[in-house]
Amino acid sequence: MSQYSPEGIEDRWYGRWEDAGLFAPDQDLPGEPFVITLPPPNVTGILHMGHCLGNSIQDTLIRWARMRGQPTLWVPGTDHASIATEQVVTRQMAADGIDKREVGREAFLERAWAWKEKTHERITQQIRRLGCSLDWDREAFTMDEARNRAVKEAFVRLKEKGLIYRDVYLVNWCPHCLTAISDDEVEYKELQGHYWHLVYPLADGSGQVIVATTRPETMFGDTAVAVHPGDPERSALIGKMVKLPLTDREIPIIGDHHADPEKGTGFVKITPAHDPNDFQVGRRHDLPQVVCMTPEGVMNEQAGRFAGLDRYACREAVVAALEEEGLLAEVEDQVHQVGHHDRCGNIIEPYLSRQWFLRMDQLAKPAVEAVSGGEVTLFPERWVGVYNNWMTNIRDWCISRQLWWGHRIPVWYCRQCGQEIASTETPTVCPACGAQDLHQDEDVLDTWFSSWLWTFSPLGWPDRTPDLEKYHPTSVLVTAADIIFFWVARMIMASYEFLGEKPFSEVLFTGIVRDEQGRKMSKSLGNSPDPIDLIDKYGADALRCSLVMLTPTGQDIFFTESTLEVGRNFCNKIFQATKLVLGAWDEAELPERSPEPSAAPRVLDLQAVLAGSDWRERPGDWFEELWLAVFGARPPRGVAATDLQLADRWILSRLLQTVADYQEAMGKRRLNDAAYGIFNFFRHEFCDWYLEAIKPRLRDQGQRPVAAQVAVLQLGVAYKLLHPVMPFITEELWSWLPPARGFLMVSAMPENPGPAPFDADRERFEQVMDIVTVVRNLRSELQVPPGKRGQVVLRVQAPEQVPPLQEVAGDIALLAKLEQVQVLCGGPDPAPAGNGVSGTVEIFLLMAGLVDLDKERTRLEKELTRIRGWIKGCEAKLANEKFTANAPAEVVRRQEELLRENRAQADTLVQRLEALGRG
RNA sequence: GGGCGAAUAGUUCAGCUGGCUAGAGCGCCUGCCUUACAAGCAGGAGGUCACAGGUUCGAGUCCUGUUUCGCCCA
Repeated sequence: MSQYSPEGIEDRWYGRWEDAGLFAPDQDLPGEPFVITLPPPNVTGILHMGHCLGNSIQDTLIRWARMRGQPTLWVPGTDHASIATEQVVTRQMAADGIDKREVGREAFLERAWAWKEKTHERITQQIRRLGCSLDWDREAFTMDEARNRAVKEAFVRLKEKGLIYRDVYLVNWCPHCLTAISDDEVEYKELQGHYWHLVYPLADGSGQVIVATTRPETMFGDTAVAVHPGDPERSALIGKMVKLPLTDREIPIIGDHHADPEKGTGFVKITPAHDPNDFQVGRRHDLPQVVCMTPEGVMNEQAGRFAGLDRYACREAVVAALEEEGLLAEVEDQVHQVGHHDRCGNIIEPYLSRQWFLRMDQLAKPAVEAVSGGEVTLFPERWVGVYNNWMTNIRDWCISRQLWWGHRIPVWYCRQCGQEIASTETPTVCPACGAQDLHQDEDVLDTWFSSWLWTFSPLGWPDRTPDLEKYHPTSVLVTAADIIFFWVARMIMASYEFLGEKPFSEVLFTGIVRDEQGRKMSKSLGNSPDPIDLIDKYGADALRCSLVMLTPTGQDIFFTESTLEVGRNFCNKIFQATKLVLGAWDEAELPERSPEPSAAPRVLDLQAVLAGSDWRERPGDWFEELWLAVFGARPPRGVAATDLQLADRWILSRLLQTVADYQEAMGKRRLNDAAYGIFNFFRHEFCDWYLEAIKPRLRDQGQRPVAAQVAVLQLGVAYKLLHPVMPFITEELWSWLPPARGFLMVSAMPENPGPAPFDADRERFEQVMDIVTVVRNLRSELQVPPGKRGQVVLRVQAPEQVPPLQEVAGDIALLAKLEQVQVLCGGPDPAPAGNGVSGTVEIFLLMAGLVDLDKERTRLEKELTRIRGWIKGCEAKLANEKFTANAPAEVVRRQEELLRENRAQADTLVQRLEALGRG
């Protein structure tokens, strides 16, 4: 096998984790539980990339918390998605030639449940393939028995508190779906339309008024014409009647401030049953409400000869008719905002109907305080403003829907006395008149009326279950910000209302995944690939890794499939590095020590673990302690102080620094930083430098054991840090590590490493890296054939610099592919040579007549110009007294050091150029 | 109309409370199949940090204004 293939590996581990019961919270662990309830995906279809992103982020947090030793619970579930599902099923039935109204409620529901079973299966399969460590035994569905109890309980409680009422009101009506929807489900889009100026003659024949409207077809519902009472000229007409054209009705002119004298003609037609503003005007003036359309958006008998026309066909016809009668004064082009149903895209019709509403102002209060008081924090913080704005302008929530798929409203009516009974149990007798002739409200509740209970309904509410006691409030909610009003805000309200506590401590808003053209990924657009296909092709780890790495916190991401190559390639890199290291692990060379009982600690506080051994005094012991902490037993081969070489100490230092950076980023929920940090460490430090540096040792029987042990430790820790993001490959490769025991998934996450050790060694190795880079650059620029192993002379001026450089000469030769590296102190130039500088070290790549002198001169001049530029910058800063006085000492010191280095480099370059000039 | 976000390399984006010579992936150029990896390695080119002011010793970062794009609310 030459490349990593996730095939087989991923499914196998998911099954093992599940069989081992690792997805359920570990009851024995002390400490604060970490809990997430999965935002339940709709059972309308399949998951799209947005879900993948959200789920990857949640699983990353969950696995991270689990490895830190917290009792961890992630509750799965799906959402019944009333309108969307009803649409899909209706369409499907229609395709089979079945009319939903004809077959009736029961038959429809049967079909809908069958659909739900099918999509649920597919969705959970997708989630499993993604590797999500959800506790499937606690799975919930927003419309199952237990959640239905919760919904009924919530409804009845609110009803009893007087917060739920039923009223005839102008609601947003979808003529396509034939249901009311809430304000939040209306999407406003700009449409090119017209302002039609209609002539309404005065009834007494003394003149006319002109009203401007964007919706002339609603004129059949007009019950007044309004003018601003303060309008100096027009208000004189208040009280007069006008003839409503195309009808035989007369309507009054009224004074109302809704009419804007500056806008249109100053007169505005009032259609209380078809316009929200007019509805208010109508209430103020007690105007009749004339409905001129059917629920389907077709004109009714009020429209006279236009009855039976669709609202838009009627618009054309009315305009034509008015024009014919000379009652069309003017037509203006007008761009206006038109409400569309977010689910089906049809244009909303404000429609007068009897609906159930929830009074929101009281509920909003504690929810606002929770966020402003810091009980609930939102990431990124800017959403707080959006949240507050909505909360403070909150309007009552229309919660009834004229649908069948959903929670039926738990209200019954008595046919005898009209009594209204709200109850969690199905009543049989009317409590008012004793009659047994009851029927249940036909409507269902808005889906969000069940979703807003989602942090506690899956935990057993309204019962006070042990789960509810232990795991609520939950820890974090991860969701895209486009449902901040629909869901996040309402969940906060519900939790305070029903439990008196917050639903979660944090909300982490992810970006929205868009396609290359910037469109939101959605099922209806069909622009999201099926995640299963991507997982088949790239592996779940690659998908997760790419998504998490490339998602800036809360910023939208543009997704293209090629993005996944980053993750896939990284998986392969991890695999390859592991192969190299384990290839050098020879059990025969590593006599097993007496096994120590492994207590399998769930918490790995590095500072505590390493407190007893000083890396300065006894680095070998320090290493063994670290190994013990990571693997649970001592390394097979003891490590003496002198065994750890410079590269080892450097990579150990970098490893612990990486742990520190990683944990900090995770704590701040900057998952992309955390992922990038470990990615860069693994790829560019561990693989590119460390593994290259120890290759000869891995081939040397004597040195192999220690080098391999250091490398295995690196792998072990790296797997731990990578596991939350890339669970499968890390679990697999962990199982390959000879010292590893048990599941990586429930092993302890290294934390609290303190300041990175071996700081001096780190700097020394970094100097090696710098010198090597300079040499590689020289080789490349001077076109030394790759096969030619060349010689380098390093020259310094201070004698004390020589021995440390001599110590690393071997490393430099290895990494820069040199035959020999010599270190000199002072003395004449070794010529001819390509020349470079690293700090105070002059580097001569011996060329033996191969150098093109002109090329070398040009190169050096370019270099010199660059360095002189920096020198100027440094000098200017340091010459500025205000800088030296005000800047932190550290900054000033660095600046001085920089200047010194650059000057030395410039001097060297000048000398080189002079030497070349002479040559 | 109000609010929010974005504008940094050809491209997708990092760059946190101002402080080393602004980074990464992809793409591009050059050279390498070097017994872990061509899904790779080494080297390189490429940036007036949208524009204009301001604060500051110092601004990609903070403030004000402008432009373009996107989103939300009305």
